[in-house]
Amino acid sequence: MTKAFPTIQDVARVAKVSTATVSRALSYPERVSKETRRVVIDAIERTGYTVNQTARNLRRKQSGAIVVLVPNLGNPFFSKILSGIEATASRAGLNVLIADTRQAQVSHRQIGEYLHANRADGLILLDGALRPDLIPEAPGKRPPIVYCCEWNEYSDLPSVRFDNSGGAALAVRHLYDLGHRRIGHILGPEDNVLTKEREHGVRAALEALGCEARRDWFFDGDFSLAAGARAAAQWLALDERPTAVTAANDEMACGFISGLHRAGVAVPDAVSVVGFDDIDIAEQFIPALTTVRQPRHEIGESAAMALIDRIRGGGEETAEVKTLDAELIVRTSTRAV
Amino acid sequence: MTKAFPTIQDVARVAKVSTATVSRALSYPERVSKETRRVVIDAIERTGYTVNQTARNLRRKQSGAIVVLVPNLGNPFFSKILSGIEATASRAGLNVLIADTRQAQVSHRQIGEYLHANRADGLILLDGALRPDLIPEAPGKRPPIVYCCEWNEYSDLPSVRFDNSGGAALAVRHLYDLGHRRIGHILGPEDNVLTKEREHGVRAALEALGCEARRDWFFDGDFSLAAGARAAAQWLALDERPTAVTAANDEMACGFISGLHRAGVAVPDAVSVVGFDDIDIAEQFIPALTTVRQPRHEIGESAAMALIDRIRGGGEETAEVKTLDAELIVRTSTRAV
DNA sequence: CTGCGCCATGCAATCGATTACATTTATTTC
DNA sequence: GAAATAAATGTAATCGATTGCATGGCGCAG
Repeated sequence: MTKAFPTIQDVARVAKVSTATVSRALSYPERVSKETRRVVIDAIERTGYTVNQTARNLRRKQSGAIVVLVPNLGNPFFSKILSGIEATASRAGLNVLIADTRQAQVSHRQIGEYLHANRADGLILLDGALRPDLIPEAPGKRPPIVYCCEWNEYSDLPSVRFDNSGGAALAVRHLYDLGHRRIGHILGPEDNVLTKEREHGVRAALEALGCEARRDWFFDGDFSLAAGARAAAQWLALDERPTAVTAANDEMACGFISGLHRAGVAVPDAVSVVGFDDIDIAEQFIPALTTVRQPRHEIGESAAMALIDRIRGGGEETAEVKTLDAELIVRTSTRAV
Repeated sequence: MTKAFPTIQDVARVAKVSTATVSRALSYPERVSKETRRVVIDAIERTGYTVNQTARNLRRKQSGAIVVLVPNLGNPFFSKILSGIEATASRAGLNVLIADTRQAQVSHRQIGEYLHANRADGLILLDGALRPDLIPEAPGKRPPIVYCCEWNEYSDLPSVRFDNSGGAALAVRHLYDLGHRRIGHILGPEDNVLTKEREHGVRAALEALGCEARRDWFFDGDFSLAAGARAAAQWLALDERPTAVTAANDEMACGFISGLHRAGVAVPDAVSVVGFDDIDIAEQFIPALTTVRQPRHEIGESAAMALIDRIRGGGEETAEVKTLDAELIVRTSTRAV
C-alpha cells in the first residue's frame, strides 16, 4: 500500500489545526502565534510534507519559473550567460526553464504559450531575432520580458546589453595606437544586431581616426570557427592586405589565426588580430588572443535582476536599456607594426 | 477592464457544450463526435484559449517538466549535452528545468523538493557526485532518474555514458602505433568518475602494450586550461620526459600545449598530445588537436530518451547502463617519434 | 414494438493549496 | 467591569482543468 505524498491536510490533522493555519504558518509566519507555529513546523517534519508547487501556483496564479530562450544551446557563448541567469534566479527562488529557439523551430505560437500567464512568470530572450511583442496576445496581460545581450531594433522591450560599438572602438583604437593604419574586420552573421553594432563601432572608430574602411577588408562571417578560416583564405588572396584585423567574435578570430597558421603565416608577425568576447580559450590560444572582454556571467545576472524587478515590482524599477561596459584585454596576438 | 485569460469555461460557453466535452475534445478527440470537435476547435480559436498547464498538472499529478542538474553551467562541455537533452525533451512535449549544482550549493534538501512528485516528472544528473538515491524519501515514490555522462559508482541508478576507458585506450594505442613508448597522462579532478575511468583506461592500455606507467608522468589536474598549463611546467621540470601525453580532457590538452609553447617547446615536435572530448576549438587549435571524440549532443538525446521511456512506460524499457562508443580523431598534435 | 447496449455528453467531485470572510479569544481603554 | 479593538484561528470558496459516474438518444435484435 503505497502512501501518497503528504498534503497540507495531513499536516493540519497532525497539528490539530486547520489547513488555513498551516498555510499561514508557512507563508506569513508572523500571522500565527509562536506556539502554533512550533506545532505546525513540528507536524511538517513528522509528516515529511513539502508544498505542492503546482497547487500553490494554480491558486496564486504564477508559475515560479522563468523561461530563457536561447538561439543555440550548443553554443558555449551562451552557457556563461545562462549560468549568471540561473544563479540569480535560483537565489530569488525561481526555476529556470530553457528552450532552444533554433533547434526546435520554436514557433511564435509556442512562445505564446510560454507567455500565457501561469506558464512562466517572465521571459529572457538571448535571441534578438525574436519579437514576442508582436505575438497576437491572448486577452490578458503578458508577463515581463527582457532581452539579454542581443535585442531587436524594432522592439522597445527592455534589454541588457554590452556596449558593442564602444568595445569595437576600443579594439580599433588599440591597433591604431600600435601604429596600424590598415585595419580589417570579420563580420558576424548578416542579420544580427551584434554584427551591426560591432561593425558600426569599427567603422566609426576608423573614421574618427582618419583610417580608410576598405570594402574588401570587411570579410563576411557567421561567428563560427570555419568562417574565421574562410576569412583567412580571403585575406591571403588580397593584393593589399590590412596589417590588422578585428573579428566580431573570438571564435572567428581563432579560426582566422588557425587558417593563416596552416598557410604558414604567423600572428602577430604578419598581421595583428583582435577578437571579441574573451572566451575561456582566448587566453590559452596560440598566440594568446587580444580581445574585448564581455563579462557574460554578469550580464546574465543583470538580465535576471531586471526581469525579477519587473516580476516583483510590477512597475518600472529599472531603466529600459541597461548597457554594460566592455573591456580590452591585451595579449600577444597584437603587436606594433 | 482587463479581461483575464480565457478558461475552459469560456470555451464551453461559446461552444455551447460542457467543460467536460471541451476537455475531452482536446485530450481524447476520438471520444467526441466529429461535429462537436469542430465546434469546440472553433470556439477555442475564437476565444484564444490555451490550456492552463498548472491546472492540468495539478489534476493529472504530473508537471510536464524534467530537471537537469548540471555541475557547472558555465562550462561549455555541458552545453552540447544540454542541447541534446532539450531537443529530445521538447520533441516529447516536456519542458527542461536547469539547476547549477555547484554554483548554488544545491542541497540534498532542494533536490528532494525536485523529486517531490509534481515538481518534476524526471531528473537527469550530469553530476556524478550527487546521490539522489540516498535522499530520505518523503513517503510516495520518486520520479525516474538517469545519470548522463558521469555516474556514481556506489549508486545503481540507470546511466548513459561513454566508453571512457575504451576511449583512453584508443589514445594510448594510437601513440603506441606512432612509436611512442614513454607516455604520460594529465588527470582530471581527483574524485571524478571520468578521471578514474580514463586513468584506468590509460593504465590498462599501457600495461597491455608493455609500457611503463611512471608515477611522475601522471600529472594532477582538474579539467581546466590552467591545470594543463601547470602540467606543462611539471613536464618541463622532468629529467626524463614522456614523448607523448594524453590528457583527460581537451581543455587541459590545450592548456598544456599552450604552456609548452610559451616555454618555447613545440607540439608535436617535442611531444605528442592527445586530448579527450573533441570540443569545438580542438580542430582549430594550433596544432589541431588529436583527440577522443564523444558525441555530446547524442549522449544528451540518449539520456533524455531513457528518461522519457521510464516516465512514460513506468517499466524498465531501457538497459540500466547504456554505453556509447568514443572515437579517435587524428589531427596534427601527434606524430611519430 | 420493446429492450439492451453503446455512444456522446453532462454533472459534479476532485487535485492541493490560498485567502476572503466569519468567528472566537485576548487585550486594551475608560 | 463593559465596550472597543486587536490577534488568532476556522470555514468554505476558489484557482482551472480532468474524469468517474449518470443520463439521454439512437440503433439493432428479438
